Amino acid sequence: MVARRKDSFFEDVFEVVRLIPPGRVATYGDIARFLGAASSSRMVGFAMNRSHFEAIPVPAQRVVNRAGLLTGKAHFAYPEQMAELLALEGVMVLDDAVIDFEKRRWDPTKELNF
DNA sequence: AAGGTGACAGTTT
DNA sequence: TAAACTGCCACCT
Repeated sequence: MVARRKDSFFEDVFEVVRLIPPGRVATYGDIARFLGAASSSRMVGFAMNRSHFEAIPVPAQRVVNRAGLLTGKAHFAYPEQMAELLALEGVMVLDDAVIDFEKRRWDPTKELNF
C-alpha cells in the first residue's frame, strides 16, 4: 500500500459502532455508507474482527448483516456471547436473527443526520 | 510494493 | 424462490 487517505478507516468504524445506542443494531452496509465507502461493507466486518484488540470496547454485537443475522458471532469469545450481549440490552435473538430487526435497526446516516 | 483476504451486498443463474 | 457469483475497498504480510 503506497498511501492511505486516512490513518485508520477502522477507527472511524469503531467510533460509529460505539455510537449505536444500546438495544439497537446497525448493518455493515449502513456503517460503510456513513463513512463514505458504500462498497466497503466487507471492510466494516473486518474492522469488527479487529475491534477485539481495541483498548476501548466496541459493541460489535450491535452490528449485524443486512438480513439482521448475527454473522459475526463466531468471532466472539464464544459464539453465544453475541446473542447474550444483545439480550442484555433488550434485543431478542432467535436462531441468529434479530427479532424486529427493521424496528431496532439504527441507521447512522439518518439518526446522526450527516 | 503487490497480492491476498474478509464478521458483506447486490445481481444474476 | 433459493442458491451461486462477482464486485468492492481498505487492511495486513
